[in-house]
Amino acid sequence: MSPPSPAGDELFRALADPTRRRILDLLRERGALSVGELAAEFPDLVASGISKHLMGLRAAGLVAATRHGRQQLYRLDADAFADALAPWLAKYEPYWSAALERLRKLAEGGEA
Amino acid sequence: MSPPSPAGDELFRALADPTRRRILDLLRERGALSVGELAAEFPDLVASGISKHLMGLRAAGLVAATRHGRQQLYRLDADAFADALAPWLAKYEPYWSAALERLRKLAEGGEA
DNA sequence: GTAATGTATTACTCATCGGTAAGACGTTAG
DNA sequence: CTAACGTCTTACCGATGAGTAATACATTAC
Repeated sequence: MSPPSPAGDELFRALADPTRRRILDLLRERGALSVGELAAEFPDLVASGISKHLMGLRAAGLVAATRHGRQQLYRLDADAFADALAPWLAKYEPYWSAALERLRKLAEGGEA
Repeated sequence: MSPPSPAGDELFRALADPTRRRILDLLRERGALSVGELAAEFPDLVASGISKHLMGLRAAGLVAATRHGRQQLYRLDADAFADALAPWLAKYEPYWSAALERLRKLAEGGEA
């Protein structure tokens, strides 16, 4: 084990890059995607760059991959993601809970 | 406004560094602290290094400073912090909410 | 079999970042 | 006033990271 790196370390490092956050968003919105499909969403980025980011996310345990033919399908590892985030979230819950409530009310009002 | 940097950008960049996360934790736990008091918590770091981190956090809007004599007191800017975090949290709520619930139950059980 | 596709890997460049040291600046103490 | 203190700033160094290009490795198509 590595006591000074309580799993949140890798999580926040992974979240630090906008490309990786966008990759996570895409996987969350559209389920499992191949490297090529993901790369298509980043016109000014080369495919191997995406692959490298995916390797990083995979090392952080945030995504999982399964081979499908000659392509590799990546999906969000929801459990690992949540488990890494929850401890930190719990500490700051009093801070964000109110803001999250306000967001919910706004969404309701906008959709009513 | 800066469209490509939706406020979450600076937030996650700020959270990426363990020292800055620890600074935020200290401010959350102990209220307003001076640079010196914070620096005392980081034995293997020079005071100006802490100051630099604080400048970063201040630029990200996560902390606010007020002069008190010749020292500067830093405190968590709870509103800005929550507002920056909430939109991203909302997107992933289905993922972390279950894990957070489990944490809560564990805490209850452990404290009973 | 060979060719073409999809992904991973490596080596490289360039920018950024964390950290330090040294000095500047303002503030309180003498 | 001068001296000491607390913080900020600047310049610098070393390490890390994102990005590309080229290559290697599988897998499917022909």
